[in-house]
Amino acid sequence: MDESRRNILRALGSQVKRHRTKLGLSQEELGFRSNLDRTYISGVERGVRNPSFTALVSLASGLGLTLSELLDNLEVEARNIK
Amino acid sequence: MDESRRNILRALGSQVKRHRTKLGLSQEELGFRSNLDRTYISGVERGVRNPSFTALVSLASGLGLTLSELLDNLEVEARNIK
DNA sequence: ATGTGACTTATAGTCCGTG
DNA sequence: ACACGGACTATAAGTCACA
Repeated sequence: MDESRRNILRALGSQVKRHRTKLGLSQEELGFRSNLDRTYISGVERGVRNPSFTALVSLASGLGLTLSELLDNLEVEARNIK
Repeated sequence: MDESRRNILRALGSQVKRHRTKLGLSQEELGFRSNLDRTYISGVERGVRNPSFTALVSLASGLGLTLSELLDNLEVEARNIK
């Protein structure tokens, strides 16, 4: 059962999206800031991509966050997703 | 210049190793707990692997940590590595 | 108990587009 | 501005034998 895999990926995606929209950034703008393709950002936010550690670093940096800030509360969120 | 890539991967590796040894675990034992091959753990600790988000989740879980705990202070460490 | 090289299969990540 | 897909190349996953 790697339903749990999708759940945690979705939790990550919603965190990214939450932080991005809070900053008023488009996916394109975040892509630019983090040096990642816009379609890739889209995939991460939808939980269909499993970013590498370095991609996470880029994302956090594009959002002006530390990694632990970006990933904080993640397991909680993952648990709340059915 | 992706010297910085290797630096952050090494910083991650040293975090993993630090937490692992603090628990008195061998790489083999951590591998068992996190469902990852022992040689894979070795690669992560040496900074020659760039684990995916889900692999990081497995690692953190094997260490009994949350992701943000595992990744806390990472950027600081990365900066301290030349 | 760990480091390392080599290897195959899976997927990360990009680039092109469509609605 | 975003979801989603196809096709592609680069690299991660995952494992092994051996030092």
